Amino acid sequence: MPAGSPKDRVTIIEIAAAAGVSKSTVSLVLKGSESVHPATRERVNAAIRDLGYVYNRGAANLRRARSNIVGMIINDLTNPFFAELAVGIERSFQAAGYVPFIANTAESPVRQAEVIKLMREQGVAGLIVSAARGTPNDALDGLVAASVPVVLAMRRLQGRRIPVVGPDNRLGARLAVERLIDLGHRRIAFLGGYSDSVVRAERLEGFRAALADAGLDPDRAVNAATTPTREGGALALETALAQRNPPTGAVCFNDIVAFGVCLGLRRRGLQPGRGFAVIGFDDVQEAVHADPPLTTIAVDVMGLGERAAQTVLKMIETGRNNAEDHVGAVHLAVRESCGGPAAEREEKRA
Amino acid sequence: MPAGSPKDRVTIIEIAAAAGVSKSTVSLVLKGSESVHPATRERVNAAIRDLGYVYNRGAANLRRARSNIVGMIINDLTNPFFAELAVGIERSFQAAGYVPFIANTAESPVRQAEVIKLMREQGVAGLIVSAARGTPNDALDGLVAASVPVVLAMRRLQGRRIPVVGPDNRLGARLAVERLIDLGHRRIAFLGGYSDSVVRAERLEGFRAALADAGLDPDRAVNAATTPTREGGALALETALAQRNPPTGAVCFNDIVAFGVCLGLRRRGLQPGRGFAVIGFDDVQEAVHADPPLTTIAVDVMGLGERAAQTVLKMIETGRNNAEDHVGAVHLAVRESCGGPAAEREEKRA
DNA sequence: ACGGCTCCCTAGAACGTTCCAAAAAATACG
DNA sequence: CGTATTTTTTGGAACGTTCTAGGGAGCCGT
Repeated sequence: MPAGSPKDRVTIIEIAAAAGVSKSTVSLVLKGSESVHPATRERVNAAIRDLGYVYNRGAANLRRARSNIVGMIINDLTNPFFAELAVGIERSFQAAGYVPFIANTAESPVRQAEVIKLMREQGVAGLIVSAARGTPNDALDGLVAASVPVVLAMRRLQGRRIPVVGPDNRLGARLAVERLIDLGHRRIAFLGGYSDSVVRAERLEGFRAALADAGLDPDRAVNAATTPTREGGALALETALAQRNPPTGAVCFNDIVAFGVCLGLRRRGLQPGRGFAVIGFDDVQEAVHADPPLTTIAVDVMGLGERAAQTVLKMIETGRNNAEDHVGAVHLAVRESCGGPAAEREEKRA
Repeated sequence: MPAGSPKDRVTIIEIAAAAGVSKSTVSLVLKGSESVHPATRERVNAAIRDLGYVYNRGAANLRRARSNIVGMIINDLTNPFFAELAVGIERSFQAAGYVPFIANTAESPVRQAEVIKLMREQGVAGLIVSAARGTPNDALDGLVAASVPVVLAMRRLQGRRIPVVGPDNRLGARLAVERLIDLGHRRIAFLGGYSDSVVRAERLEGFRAALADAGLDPDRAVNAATTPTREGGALALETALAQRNPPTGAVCFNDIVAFGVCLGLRRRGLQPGRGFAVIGFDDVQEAVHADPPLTTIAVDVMGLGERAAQTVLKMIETGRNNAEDHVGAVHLAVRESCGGPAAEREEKRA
């Protein structure tokens, strides 16, 4: 007979029989109860080892009416920024003894709805959602009504009291603009990102405010929305340079767009950081290894992920679902794409 | 009273009461049985909608002794190649009505062991594993003994009869070498990748065989193992160029390494594709948008992911766990990093 | 009017755990 | 040694489904 024929999952009852105790005692051992005699404990553990017992969490969850599963719904795992976010979240959950489910929606609200349904059926204890583009504002109402703890990552949902964890988009964009202004730029563009994106709206808001504060007219600044991709970045750059009085620098919707802008510059024989300054947003791992290394707004993705996880965890444990938003700190990571060391060296030489 | 106070999950029994039928009938409706009267079905569905019933898959799985959960264990989600793989796998599972769990091991065998344990406890119906570096060969023996269907993605485990789905690494490396030889290169290096990696060993084997077939001595070729990262690539390049008779081109362990090599070249004022040819491996999405666009061995990751999922699905459905390995087709994607259009144009001009 | 069909529907036992209440065993006390 | 106290163990009901076996209602043919 093959070692593990199909239907022979070992249960707590067989362990009990083997160890000569009741199933209740085995259960006690399993959860490390103090009140079982060491000798008994040892007998039970031996049986568990010998019979190759595997704990059935499904059954346990059913009985206890709460689960150790938490879900994370990510809009695009293929995007390194969100992949890093997911990994940060996962780490916290794992450390807290929960089992994280990761699901990818590929920016499809339909898929997202399916996935949410699946997660509910699975009985998740809590959920972190980085919403797909175009998510209807009521997408999570069912979850909330059932008082399942939910935290939004990065993207806010209008008119809902669901806690959001994300970076300080306005401040980040402001820092970027101020940097460019310090470097002497006066015509600054905002490039890339879907025009209907909430995150983009926030970043754009900071961008315009900073421009206005510096006495520049935000309405004269090029504002080119595109897909938040490399192609999108290259495209946005074309739009910008086609102006009669083209900008000399840009703050980009995110790093990926910024890479695209650099690409576009090089295709035109220009050197990012010389002639045209580019600043990204997010500080993905790749930014430091790009050519040139990308000056960008660092948001500490992993940290945000961990924070989101902590928030959900707290909601689960306290049973309250009224956590506060968390606006993560941002800072400017100065590298070379808008006139760093390399460019200065160059200038000196000239 | 708040709409959804903590402990009020609606069950099949309450639906039954509301619809004036038995719980068995509700169960029948839930699974779309033909043998329930349309009128009854409608009454039940109405109750389901009205009471906001959520199906409890955990309970169902417990009773049926099989689950709709499948796991995928990925060594590094932060690596775009594996992220794409995960997304491809997920898509297939979802389409087949299974709920995929994604877990990331961050290349840690310890973490991997934990995650496998968790997945078993959760009662996964099947598992796809892209093994962490340094995974002991017996890491999956428990799973196999319990006859849980497992498929390995990309990375083989020595001495085990576990089906593997991966690209044709040997052929890929051979194609890369042949291309470089066609372009006139005679001193070709193999750059990057951990020296203990099985995948690297296979690619290296193809590399050496192709060299030998072309009458070149594989032992004279630079073979520099490093981390499979951008830094690693840059480092490997340094090693290669430090030789007394440095190579004029390289096939890289993967695209990320190739990007690093390009970076290193540019730091030295060299232009990838002119003076030094670089070929990557994998064809990640980014390759086409790199500067210069990367010539590489395309492996169709998503396709491999789907294939792996299909294999597991078939094992689950047939109950047999003796599927065959799948060696995916590869082809050379010619772009510009080893003398494409741009370089030729350049040569013409000269 | 009765057996035999269909068609719909249902009771109740599983599934593997947890947890309560309480029994049994061990230990302490006078 | 008997009783009080503490420690350890236990039976059995519950959790929300599925599934087997069968039950009742209506209809048919004779």
